[in-house]
Amino acid sequence: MTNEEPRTPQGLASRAEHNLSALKTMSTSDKIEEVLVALRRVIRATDLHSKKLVKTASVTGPQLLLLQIVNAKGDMTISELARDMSLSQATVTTILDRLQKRELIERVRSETDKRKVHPRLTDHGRKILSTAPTALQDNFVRRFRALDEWEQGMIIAALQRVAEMMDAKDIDASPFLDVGALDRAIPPV
Amino acid sequence: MTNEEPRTPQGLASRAEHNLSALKTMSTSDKIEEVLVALRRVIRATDLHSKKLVKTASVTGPQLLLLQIVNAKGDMTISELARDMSLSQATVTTILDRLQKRELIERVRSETDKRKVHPRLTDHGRKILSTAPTALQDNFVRRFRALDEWEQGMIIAALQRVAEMMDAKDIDASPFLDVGALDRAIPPV
DNA sequence: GCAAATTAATTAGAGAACTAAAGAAAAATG
DNA sequence: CATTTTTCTTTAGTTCTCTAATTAATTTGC
Repeated sequence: MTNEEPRTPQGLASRAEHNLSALKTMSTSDKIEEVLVALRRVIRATDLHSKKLVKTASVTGPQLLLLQIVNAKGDMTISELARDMSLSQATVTTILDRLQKRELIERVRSETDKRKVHPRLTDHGRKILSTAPTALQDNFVRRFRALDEWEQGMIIAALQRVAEMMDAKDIDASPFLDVGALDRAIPPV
Repeated sequence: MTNEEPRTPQGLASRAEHNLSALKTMSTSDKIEEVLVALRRVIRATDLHSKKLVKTASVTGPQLLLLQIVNAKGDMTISELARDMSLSQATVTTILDRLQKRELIERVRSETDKRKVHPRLTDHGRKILSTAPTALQDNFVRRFRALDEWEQGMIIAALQRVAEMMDAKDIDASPFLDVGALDRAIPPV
């Protein structure tokens, strides 16, 4: 422990209490600011984390994500994969090309429908994957484990709430924000 | 409201209670899984959001991030900017080149030290920025506002906790994970 | 004061990611 | 069986990102 934090239940509790008492006097817009700042920190930390990971794994972010998905979901088509990664088919094809050149995946034509291609991990690809993604969350997991039960519970509940609020379809809001255009997305976790 | 969610205090409270009661019977690794899944959802939602935003703003992610930082922090050098964005100087220079070509920023040489260059938003750049980033968080903010005070407080406290755990320097853990190599990072929030 | 070292930014060169558009092959439709 | 649709690949063009020079300005040591 280098940057020491109070790790005792008292320490955690008092921190939380501090936040709660500060909240009483906080305007809604202040609260929103707080929540957005915290979110940005979380997201930035994730990015940094994943960048570092990428270096150690010797694959890029999108490549790693692809490997993870293929590993988790088994045989799937390029289009499914593209949908899962929120990328275009063409992009997935080129990422696959590079992974194939390095022999981390291979392409298997479907027997039943010869248009379809199933990317499949090679042994080498599996090995890369097994070394990489564990490191990613290790730190966070270790710290999370050290928390009190009640705080773990609070965090789960809160994150789920936030996730809901964020990934709920924007349908209800779109009428006055929407710009048309469905979108894509990327990055590795 | 299309995917209706119970928006009443009762609805929210009962959902939270549900989570809490489920927690009692949940193993630590299950909890960790829950928390990671929720995190991934949050991050993915953010990415999708920012992708959409990027389309509407007609700038790319890194470009938008750069504009946001310059706007927020005023006169700064390229190296500061690079540090803030966790990119190399050279990368920032090329991003600036493109923004300058589109006249969203201009370069101002420092008077006191002529090696230094201060990127500055043009009116057009400010306009781009003002249309874009509001939309980004609107949905989330609207939903957040609709929550009960206690739930807003819980979410802030939890997110801050998570942010701490994530962006605390990895120093203490690195001895057995570290691969050397400082890292960089990217994306727009 | 001026040569040497340092600092700031740019340029050059190259790999990867991404998109849109067009093309090729297989399967479904009528 | 000709047409349409689906699935994947190819191509061309932009952007992002890095490392390794390069240029210019400042600071340091003597």
